[in-house]
Amino acid sequence: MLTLPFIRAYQETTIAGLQKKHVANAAEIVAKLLAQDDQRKALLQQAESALEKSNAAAKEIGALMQSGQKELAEGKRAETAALKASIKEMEEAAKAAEKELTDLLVTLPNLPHSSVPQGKTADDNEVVLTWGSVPVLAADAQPHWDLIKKYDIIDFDLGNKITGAGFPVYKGKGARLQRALINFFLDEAIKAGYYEIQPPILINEESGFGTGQLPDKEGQMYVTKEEGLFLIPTAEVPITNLYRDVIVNEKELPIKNVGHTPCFRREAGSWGAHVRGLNRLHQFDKIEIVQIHKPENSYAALEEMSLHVQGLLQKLGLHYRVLRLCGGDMGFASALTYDMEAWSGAQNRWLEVSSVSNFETFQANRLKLRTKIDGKSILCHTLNGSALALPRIVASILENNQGPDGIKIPEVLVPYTGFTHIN
RNA sequence: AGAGGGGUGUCCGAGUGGUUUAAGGAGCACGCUUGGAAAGCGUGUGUAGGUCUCAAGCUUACCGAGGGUUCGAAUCCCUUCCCCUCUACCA
Repeated sequence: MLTLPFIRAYQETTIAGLQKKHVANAAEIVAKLLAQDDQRKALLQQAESALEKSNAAAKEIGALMQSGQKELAEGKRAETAALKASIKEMEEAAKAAEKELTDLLVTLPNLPHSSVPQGKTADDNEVVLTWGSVPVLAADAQPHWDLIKKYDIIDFDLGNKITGAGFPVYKGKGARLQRALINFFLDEAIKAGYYEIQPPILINEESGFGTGQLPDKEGQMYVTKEEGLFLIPTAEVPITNLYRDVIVNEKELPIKNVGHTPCFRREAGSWGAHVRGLNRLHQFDKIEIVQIHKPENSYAALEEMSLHVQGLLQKLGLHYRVLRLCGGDMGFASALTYDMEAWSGAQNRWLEVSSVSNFETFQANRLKLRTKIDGKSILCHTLNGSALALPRIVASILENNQGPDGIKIPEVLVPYTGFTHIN
C-alpha cells in the first residue's frame, strides 16, 4: 500500500508511476485520494474535539461525585448526555471517510522503480542477460509430457482421478528427483546465509492482505469452507507475515529467510495450449527466499538474490535468461522484478522459473513492519524470490538432458537423487 | 470437541465503574558517583493519528480483536481469536 504522505509530497511521481503500471485515470485518482484525506482529517478533528469536551466533563463529574456534590454532578451528567449522540455520529462519519480512503488506496499498485521499462505485455520486458547456450538435441527429442510417460515418473491421469487437473502424482525417480531438488535448493540457500522456516500452508485473511494477495488476487486462491483460510499461493505469504505488526530491532536486519512449501493456485481463466504438462499446475513445490532490509540496502539485496537464483540455474547447467519486467507485466506489489527463464529444449521456448522482486515499503506498510533508526520508526523494505519453483525446472532438465541412455541428472543433484539417469 | 481458568507496556506483575495521568519490579538509555566496574542514587523509557514551518507542547485512540452499556470502562455485557488445566479424541 502506498503511503499518503508520500503521495501528497510526490504527486507527479505517483501519477507517472501509476501510469507506467497502466492504472487508468491516475491523476484523477490521486486528486480524489488527497481530497478524501483532507475530508477525513477534518471529520477526525471534529470528532476528537467533541471527545475532548466529553472527556473533560466526565472527569469533572467524577470529581464532584467524590467530593459529595451529588446535585451538581447530576446536572452536569444530563448536560453531557446530550453530547453523546452527536459524538457518535461524528465518529462514524470519520470512520466512514477513513474506510472510503483506504478502500481506494488498497486498490493501487506499487510504483515501479525508475529502471522499469515502459510497456504493456511480456514482449516489452527487457532481456538483461542470457547465460549458456541452447542444448543440441536429437531430431526426435520429446517434450516433457511425453518423457514423463515414457519413464513413468509423473502421472497426470492418477492426479486427475484423486484430485483433478493440474495435480500430478510424482512416482519413483520422479518423486525422488523432486525431493532432491528441494533439498539441493534449501541447502544452497542455507549456504548463502538464509535461515530455514517451515511455515503453515494455510493462512488467514490478515496475512493475505499483508503481502498484497488480498484483495487483489482473491479469486486465485483456494479457500477452506468452514474456517475461511486460504491455501498459500507462495511461501512468501506466511514467511513475510511472520513480521506483521513487528518493529524489528535495527541490529537484526537484514533478515534472510528461506522456506519450502507446496503452493496452490487456482489459475482461473489462464489455461490454454501453451500450458501443457508441467508448465502450469494447481499445486507445485517451491523454495522461496525472503529478505527484509533497511531501505538503503534493498536494491543491493535484490541483485544478490538475483545472483543466488542464477547460481542455482548455472549449477544445474540450464540455459537461462534474466528479464527486467516492464510496467505492464510486473506484479501488483512490486517496484522492480527480475524474472529468470530457463530454456525448454523440446518446447523450444523459455519457461519462467523464478521471479525476484523488491517491494520497497509497499508490503511493509500493509504489514506494519518497521524498524527504528535514530529513534524514528520507519517502514522496512521487503523482497522475495523463488529459488526455485520445481515443475518448470523439472521440465527443462527432462527435455534438455534427454539422450539415448535416458535422462541425465545434473551432477550437483546426484548426491541428492542417488542415481545418475532416469531410464 | 466439552468443562473451568486466563490474555495488561520490552518482560514480570497489580489493578472488579471515577485524580489510572496503568501501581510496583526487572530490563534498557542517559546522568551522578568511581581509578575502573558493580552496587547505589537520579532522570527518562510504547504505537498510531490530529494540530504545529520544525521542535516542544497540546490532543485522540490503543490493556488479545470487534461491538455494546454508562456522563465516565483495563474493570460490566455480547461476539470472536488465542493460551493454560482437566476430560474426550488422535498422528
